[in-house]
Amino acid sequence: MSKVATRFAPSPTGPLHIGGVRTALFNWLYAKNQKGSFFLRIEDTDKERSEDKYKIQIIESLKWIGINYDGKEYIQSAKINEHKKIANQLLEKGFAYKCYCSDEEIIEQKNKAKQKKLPYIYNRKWRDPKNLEIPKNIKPVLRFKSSLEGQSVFKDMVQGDVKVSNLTIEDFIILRNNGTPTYNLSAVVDDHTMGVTHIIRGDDHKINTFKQIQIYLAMGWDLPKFAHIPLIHTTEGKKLSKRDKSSTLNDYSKIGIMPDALRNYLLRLGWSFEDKEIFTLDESIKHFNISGIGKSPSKLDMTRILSMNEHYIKNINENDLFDQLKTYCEIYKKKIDIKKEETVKKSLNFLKNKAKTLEDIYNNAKYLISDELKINDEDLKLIDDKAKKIINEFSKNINESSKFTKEKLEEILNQLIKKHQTNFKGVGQPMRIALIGSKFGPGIFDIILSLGKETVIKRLSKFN
RNA sequence: GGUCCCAUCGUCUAACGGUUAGGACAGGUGGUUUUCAAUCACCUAAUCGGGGUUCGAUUCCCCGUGGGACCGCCA
Repeated sequence: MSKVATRFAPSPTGPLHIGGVRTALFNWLYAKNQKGSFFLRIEDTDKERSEDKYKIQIIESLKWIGINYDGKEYIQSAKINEHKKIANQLLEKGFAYKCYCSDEEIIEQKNKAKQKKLPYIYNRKWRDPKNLEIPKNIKPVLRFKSSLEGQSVFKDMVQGDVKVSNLTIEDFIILRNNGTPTYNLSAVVDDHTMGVTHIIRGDDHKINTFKQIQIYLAMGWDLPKFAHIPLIHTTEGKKLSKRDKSSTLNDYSKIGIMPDALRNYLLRLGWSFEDKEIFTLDESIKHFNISGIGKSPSKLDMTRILSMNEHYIKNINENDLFDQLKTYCEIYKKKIDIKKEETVKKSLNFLKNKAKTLEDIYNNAKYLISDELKINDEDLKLIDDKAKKIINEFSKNINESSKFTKEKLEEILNQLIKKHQTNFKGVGQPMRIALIGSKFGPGIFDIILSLGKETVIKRLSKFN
């Protein structure tokens, strides 16, 4: 048996979205699982709409989530001559023909079909040009001669047998009137020359498979195996499109979703392995199989992405977490001062307990990262005269104390609570506001300890 | 409209003819707690409808219903 080869073949006509990333992931995982190869092919034969920036975005996205392809990315437009060559061979062998229909003729056919409420299908006028006169002013397109009888069946690795009557497959165009090849031709030629053995792609390509198989057959090439995975739907239940909000990887990375978490989420969206939810990279390679792919489309669920991310935040090692946080802050927030790196890293053990995203950690850590506190008026009111008195006393006590430990702080605080006949909240809340500028945040002892004696005294001194 | 595909808790899914229909996320209740959380324990919640086949259907078949995809000289 030949070595497995898969590919991901996006067109750079818009930003790559999360559905495409999942397709890439499945292809990659399958190749890795089978110890085969995985290729990236940029399908840029539509010159009008392809843009370099999207090509870059695709490559960057795959890199971010950890999908690496074998060799260099394969640029489809560079192979146009090969595609043309095959088109001409098909013509010579009688599997294709020139069609001289004018735009007007085609439009008319479409309108008629609409009126009769019939599906439009090219009327195959030039399939048999015997009695037709070739118009001089029209450049022909090349159409594939689809078979007219019987039905086509292919065994889909996800959906099982998929059948269609051949009459419904039209004589599709393989060469435009400007001589350039179209998708179905290019894709087949490339897949064949690249040695692709398994085509795993979105369900929206299922119909194309029938056209593509005919080209393989006409050329006498070995058929690859096909697996059409159900599409990812929006919360509204529609196909995810490039225009949807929160659909590119950047939409997730900017709110502090980590690549591993998203990878794990995407893996479990439409695929399962027993009751297992969490997969390390190695585990996902080890367990991935096509039989675990479900048949029905699945909806994107942000809460679940967040909870997956939360899981990773709490379970990966803190050095790794810190590195990711550092990069995140640099790109999307404010660079963490190198002098503060150690403090933030050491505080991660409690900062992360309150976070679903890296952004949450950043917000929790703001009081450590930044020296200026913004306190809103309402919170400021909570630091009343009595609170100020306690705060000052606390400040004095810790200054005089030789120890600066949780136990000692607790002792001091408890004495003050007793002395001023208040409760923990009465002391803790104003103090938290004074130290971090918010009612909400980490535990008060964590705050004090992470800030250090000097900074604590300095910040409290503003409330003399 | 035509063709094709799909259908289990709100969501992601497990159960490849026999289970009290399982897990996870979300939701709820209670414990713990120093705010927000976190955490622990427990709970709620599903086989789209109708016919078959079978001793027995979530599972197989048919018909409805619902949802989706495709119907470009885009990919």
